[in-house]
Amino acid sequence: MSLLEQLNDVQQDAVKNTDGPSMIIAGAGSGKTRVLTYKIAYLLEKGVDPFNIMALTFTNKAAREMKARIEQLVSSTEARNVWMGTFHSIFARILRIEAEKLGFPSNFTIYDTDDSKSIIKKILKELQLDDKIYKPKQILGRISSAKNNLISHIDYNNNPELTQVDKDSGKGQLGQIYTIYQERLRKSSAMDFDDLLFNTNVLLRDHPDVLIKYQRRFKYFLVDEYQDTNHSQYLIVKRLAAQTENLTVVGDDAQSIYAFRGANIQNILNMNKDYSDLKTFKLEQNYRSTQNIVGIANAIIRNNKKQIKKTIWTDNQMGEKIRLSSTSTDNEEGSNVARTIFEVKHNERANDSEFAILYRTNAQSRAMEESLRRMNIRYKIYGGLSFYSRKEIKDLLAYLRLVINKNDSEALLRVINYPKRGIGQTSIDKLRLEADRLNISLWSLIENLENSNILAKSTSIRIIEFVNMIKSFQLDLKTKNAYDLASAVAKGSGIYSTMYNSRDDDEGVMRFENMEELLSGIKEFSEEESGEVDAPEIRTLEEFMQDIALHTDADDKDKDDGEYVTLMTIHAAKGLEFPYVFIVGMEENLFPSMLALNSRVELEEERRLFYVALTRGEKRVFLSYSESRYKWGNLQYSEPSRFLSELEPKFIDDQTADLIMSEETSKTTAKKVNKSTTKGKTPLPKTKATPKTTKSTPENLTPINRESRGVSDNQANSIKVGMEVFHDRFGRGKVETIEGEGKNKKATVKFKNNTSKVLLLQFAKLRILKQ
DNA sequence: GTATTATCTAAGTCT
DNA sequence: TAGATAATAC
Repeated sequence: MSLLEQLNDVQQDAVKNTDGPSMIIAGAGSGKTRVLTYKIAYLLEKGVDPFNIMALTFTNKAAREMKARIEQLVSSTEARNVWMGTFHSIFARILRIEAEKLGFPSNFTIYDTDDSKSIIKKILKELQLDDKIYKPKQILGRISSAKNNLISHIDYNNNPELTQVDKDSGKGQLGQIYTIYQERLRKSSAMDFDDLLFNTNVLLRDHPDVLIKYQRRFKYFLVDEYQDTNHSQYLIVKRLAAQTENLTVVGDDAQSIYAFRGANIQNILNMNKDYSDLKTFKLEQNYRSTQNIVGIANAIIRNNKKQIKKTIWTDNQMGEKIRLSSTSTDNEEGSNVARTIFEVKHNERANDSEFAILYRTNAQSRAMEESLRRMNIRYKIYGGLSFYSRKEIKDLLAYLRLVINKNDSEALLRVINYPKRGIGQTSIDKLRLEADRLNISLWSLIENLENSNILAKSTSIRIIEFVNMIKSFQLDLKTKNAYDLASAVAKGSGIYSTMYNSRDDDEGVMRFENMEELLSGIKEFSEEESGEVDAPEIRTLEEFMQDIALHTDADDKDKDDGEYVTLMTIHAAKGLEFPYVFIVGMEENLFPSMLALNSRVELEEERRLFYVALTRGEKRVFLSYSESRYKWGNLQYSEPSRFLSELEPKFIDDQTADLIMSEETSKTTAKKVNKSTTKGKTPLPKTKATPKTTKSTPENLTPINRESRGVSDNQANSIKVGMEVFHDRFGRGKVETIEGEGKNKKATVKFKNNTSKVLLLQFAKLRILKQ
C-alpha cells in the first residue's frame, strides 16, 4: 500500500495496528503527527466510515491541517466527516446536542477566564471577604483543579481533607465560594472551560443511553498529546472507548508541560494497567533537527529523574552548534536577536517565516517587538492579549452573547450601561440584590420591571428600553444571518457610533478598526459554505458564537500566510517547528520561573519546557540571556539560567561557550542590587542603571563574534586560588575559591567592580595574569 | 449618575 | 509601565 511506503518501520507498525488499544511514545520530531494522519488515512482506505472516527488534537488548527492532509492522502473529501478537534470544542459540540439532559439550554454560553474571575470577585464582595487573602486567581485555580479531578462543589464541601487545607490556609469559605460560583454559572446558563469536560463526564456517567449512543457512533479514537490530558479528559476517553477499545494515544512524557492545569502524566504511565493488551510503539528517530540540536536536548532532559527511557537519535547532519549570547539589558537582547536574524537571513538566504523567537512569559515579547520593528523585520505575536480579549471586542461580543442567551448575566452587566444610558452602579447593585433574593436571573428580573418599584421610575424606563432593544434583536436570531444581525446589534445598541466617534487618537482608531475586523470576520463566516451539501440555510449568529470562547489566535486561519517572524511562548510553540529558533530570557527566576523553584516536580516541568523549546529547532538554535531586565517598570538584575550550565559543551559554539556560568553567583551583589531598585523609593535613573545601553549600534551589542582568547582545557586545571585572571566579559579578577572536579570544577572570582561570579572553568576562558 | 484624578498592583504557562 | 479600581468633584 502506497500510504505505508512513506513511513519507517515502527511508524508503519503503529499505523497498521488499527484495532485494540495502542500507545505511541513519540519523541520530539519523530513524526508523531504524521503517524496520526496516516493512521486515519489508513483507516479510511480500509473502509472505515469517517463518521466512526474521533480524533482529539491539541489545537483546532492542528485538526484543520490534519484534515487537509488526510484529504490529500486518500484523495477524497470524506475526511471532513471525521470528528476532529480539541477536547473542549468536540465536547462542547456534544454538550450542545445533549444539553437538556443536564438541564442546560443548547445555547449555553462558554465563560472564559475573565468571566469567571469577575463572578468570583462579585461573590467575594457579597461575602465580604478580603481579596488579598482570597485571591481570585488562586480560588479559580483551586476550583479548576477540583473540576479536573471530577470533584463537584458538593463533593468538595463534603471532603474533610480539602476543606481542611482551605481552613489551614485561612480560606475556610472556599468551598462555599465554589458552590455559589456554580449556582451563578447555572443561573446564567453558562459553563466555564472545565465544566465542558466535567459536564461531559456527568453526561456519560448518568445517562447510559447517551453513552451508548456515542459508543455506537464512534468506533475509533485517536488522542494526540496524551501526556497533557487531565483526569477528566482521561475518563471521557476511557468511557467512550470502552466498547471497542480501539484507542490510539500518542504522546511524549518528556514534553509534558501542562501539569499546572491538571495534566496528569500518569495517564500515559498507567496505560498498560488500564489496557492489558496494550501495544506500545516507540518512535525514537528524529527527522526534524540536526545532531547538535538533538544532542543538546537529550543532554538537558537527562537531568530529569522521572521519565520513560528512550533514546532519541537522528540521521540528519551535524549542523551548526548552538550559539549563546548575553547582553546587559533586555532591549539589547532584542536588538541582538533582530540583528542576528537579519544576518542569518542574508547569509543563509532564509525567509522571515523560518524564524521563531520563543520566550517563557508573554511580557517578554515587547523588547523583541521594538527591535524587530526598528530593523524592519515583519513579525507576528501569538498569544498575549489576543484579539478576542480586547475590550472593544468583548463589548460587542457581550451584546451578541446576551442576544443569544438572555440569562448570560456577565454579558448583561457588561453592556447594560455601555454605551452610557444612565443606569448607574447603584441601580445595578439593587437589581443584583433583588435578583439574588428572588433566586432568578438578572434578565428575568428586568424583563418584568414594570411590576416592581425597587428603582426610580426614570431608571426603570431606561432599563425597559434596553430590554426591548435586546428583545428586538432576539426576534431576528433565526431569520437573519450572522452578519446582518451582528451589524444590526452594533448599530442599534449605539456601540458602533460610540466607537466611530472615539477615533480622535490612535487608540480610538485601533478600537474602531478592531470592531470592524470582528464584523468582517462575521461577514466572512456568514458567506462561507456551511459544508453541508446543498444546504440553502443561512448561517446564524448562534452558530458563529458557538465556540468563539474556545478560539485562540494560534487557531487563526493563516489568512495572510505572508512572511513574518513568529513570536510566542514556549507553551504555544508546542507541536510546531522552525528552521531557526531563538530562545530568549535564559535567566534564573524567569526560566526556570521563580515560582517553580520550590519543588523538584515543578522544576522538572520547566526543564521539559526547555526541552520542548530546543526541539522546535530544525537547523539552528540560539540561546540568550540578559544581565538586567525591566520588571514592573523596575530594572532587575538577573543571573544566567541554571539550565545553561546543564548544556553539554560539545554542542555549543566555542566562541560563545564562555558565557555559561553555574547558577551560583555573588550573593552580595544580588542583595545590593535589590536594595537599590526595590527598597529605595527612588529607583536608579535609567541612564545610570544601564550604563552599557547603547542605541542598537551593532558593534557593541554582543560578544557572539568575539575572538576567543581562552585557555585550553588543561590550563583550566592549572587555575589556583589567589591567581589573578582575566575574563573576556568581566575583566580582571582574583580567584577566591575553587570547588568541584572535572566538568563541574568551578571558581569563585572576584572582579574589579567588586562583583564575584562563580564560573565553570570548562567554559569560562580565563587567562592567567599572575600566578 | 458621570467624569476626572489618585492610588494601587500586577506578569506564569492556557483551553 | 499600564490597566484597574477607588476617591473626589461636578
